[in-house]
Amino acid sequence: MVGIRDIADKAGVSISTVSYALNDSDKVTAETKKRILEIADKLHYTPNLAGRMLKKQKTNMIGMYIASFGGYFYHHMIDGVAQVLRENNYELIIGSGGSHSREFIPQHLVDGAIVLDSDFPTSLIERYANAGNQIVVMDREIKVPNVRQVLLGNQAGAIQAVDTLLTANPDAVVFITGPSDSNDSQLRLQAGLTRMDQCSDKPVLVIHGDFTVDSGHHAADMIAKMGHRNVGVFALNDEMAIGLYERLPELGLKPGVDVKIVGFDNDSLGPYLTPALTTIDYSKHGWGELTAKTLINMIEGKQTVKNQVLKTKVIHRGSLGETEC
Amino acid sequence: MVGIRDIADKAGVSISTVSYALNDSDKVTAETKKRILEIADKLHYTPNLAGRMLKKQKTNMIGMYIASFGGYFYHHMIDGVAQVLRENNYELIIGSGGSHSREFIPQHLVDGAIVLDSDFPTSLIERYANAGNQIVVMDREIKVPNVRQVLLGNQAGAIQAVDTLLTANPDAVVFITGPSDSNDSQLRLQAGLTRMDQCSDKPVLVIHGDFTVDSGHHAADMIAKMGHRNVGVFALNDEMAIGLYERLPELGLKPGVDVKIVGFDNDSLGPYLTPALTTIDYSKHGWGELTAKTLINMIEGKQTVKNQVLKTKVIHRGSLGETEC
DNA sequence: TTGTAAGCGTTATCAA
DNA sequence: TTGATAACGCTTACAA
Repeated sequence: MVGIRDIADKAGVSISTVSYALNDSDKVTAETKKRILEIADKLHYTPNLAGRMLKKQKTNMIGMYIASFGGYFYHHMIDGVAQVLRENNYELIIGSGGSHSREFIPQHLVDGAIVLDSDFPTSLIERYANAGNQIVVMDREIKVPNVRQVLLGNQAGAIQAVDTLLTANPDAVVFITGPSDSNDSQLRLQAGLTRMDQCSDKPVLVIHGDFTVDSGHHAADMIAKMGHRNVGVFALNDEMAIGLYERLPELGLKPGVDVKIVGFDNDSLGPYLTPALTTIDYSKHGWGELTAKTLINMIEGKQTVKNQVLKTKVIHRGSLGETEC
Repeated sequence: MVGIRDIADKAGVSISTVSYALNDSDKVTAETKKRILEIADKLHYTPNLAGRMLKKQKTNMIGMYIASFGGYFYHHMIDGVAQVLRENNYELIIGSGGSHSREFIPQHLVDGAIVLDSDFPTSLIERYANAGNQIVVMDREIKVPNVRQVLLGNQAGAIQAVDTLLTANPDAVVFITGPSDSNDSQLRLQAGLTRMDQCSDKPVLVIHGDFTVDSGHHAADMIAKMGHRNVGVFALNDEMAIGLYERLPELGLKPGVDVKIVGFDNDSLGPYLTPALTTIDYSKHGWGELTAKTLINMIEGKQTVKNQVLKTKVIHRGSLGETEC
């Protein structure tokens, strides 16, 4: 491997001079700098990251921990993270599915971490944070030093969803939940139920799902059994709403007519459904950006806001039938 | 930061003894080993990766370079890669979208690399390989030392697709291609056309697409203009086939009846279409596994096969209408 | 079985 | 403006 020492030999200078030249310091004359850079180029020199990291105690890499790579969802969010990191000269390492690379955090292979993975134990995050590692979480609240959160406005979104659903004036309202250990699901459900309680005396039914298309199918069966003809459904994510669209017609129920539906997440499929799905939207890209910015500020010792919440908004499409706004 | 030295102090031994104990060497007595490990645990010691990497000149990390995180496609493939790596004690670093982390390869931050990204220049791969880095490519052929390829059986798959399509006895055959710079598209198109030439004298039309749903829409328009009533279409990927399904009915053409369709990739949506999409399948997970295995063998100096090709098979569903097999 | 010490490639301090 | 040299945290001959 060609190292800084080889360049020094070839250029007839010391390794420190080479180091200065490579790091564009103004402690060397422009001409020796130029000469050294040329030689480095000729020898196809590339710095050894391990050496640099060891010395500087900084890697300029950040670790991002997600549950899986599945779904359109992560794509945009990660893209937002990656963009901000790139702009600030950080590299992104992604660990998915309980990867062993979590160890990168205490081993100082990353300068900080972003967590969006409910399988990543809170206790572990707290341990790492206590050891001085900077972490931003996107899926829970952790109130210890060195941890910040950038959260989705689940409650506000759920309230928007319920309010929107009620404009369609359904005879009864159904909530289809995510898995019971999902923080998102819990928050949406609770805020939605509270809102129903405040604003309406329509009957409410909660069907337990798990954020998959399949549980949408299952929910459709249950709704058909209810026998109502004018049901309003708040599917706590769009995937389950898609499951409804798939199954309801087989049961003689028309989405948007017999069953009014509002989803959550603004999945890319929504507009393609018939009728197009009304849903709660938020900027996935923006979420990623904000998260990355927060982490960089923490790492670089700048002021950060302790809790940040991402705004949601309603996307009105046809799945509530014809309502006036 | 608590290091090996702190443990040595506390245990009243030298740092080398600690190092041996931590690396489970049999050069230390079981009891001192135990004592040292306990102290390490109590101090919450975690090894500093940079130090180890620097000394060993091995990181046990491998870099994977993909175009983007989008699509169900990558999910399974990456999962296959990740699984094999985990089993062999390697960590996975993923760089997407022309990330700067390509530099990890020459900087020896990764022991090897996997490339599935047509934006990753072949010249760069060759340069890195010449510098001694081990690389496996999944989307092209590169005949230089230190590079191996694990490729999809595009040609065999295309032949299967054409043969299957011809069993439906269409009056004319249409190919919808991917982007012209896609190696996959080129190989599928060429093999498909050659097969048509050999086995049939039906007229053939090539419509240029770009592997997106949108270009499926566009192709549907062109097909409608042809005025045929019994067209066979080989969409070079499933996404474009989905585009056909979306648009054809608007033009008065029924998929599976007026237009027989065969796709490629076995997208998860296929079974949900009406009629379900006949397509060419291959194991995405297996592809990832094979790729990772190949790379590990290269890194560990074991024998490897120069070129490996992944098998494809036809998934018969309803989009060819009623055909006898 | 344990300790001493060299060295991995880089950066940074201090002298020259 | 440059050079000698000591770290950074760890592994590993070699010596004891």
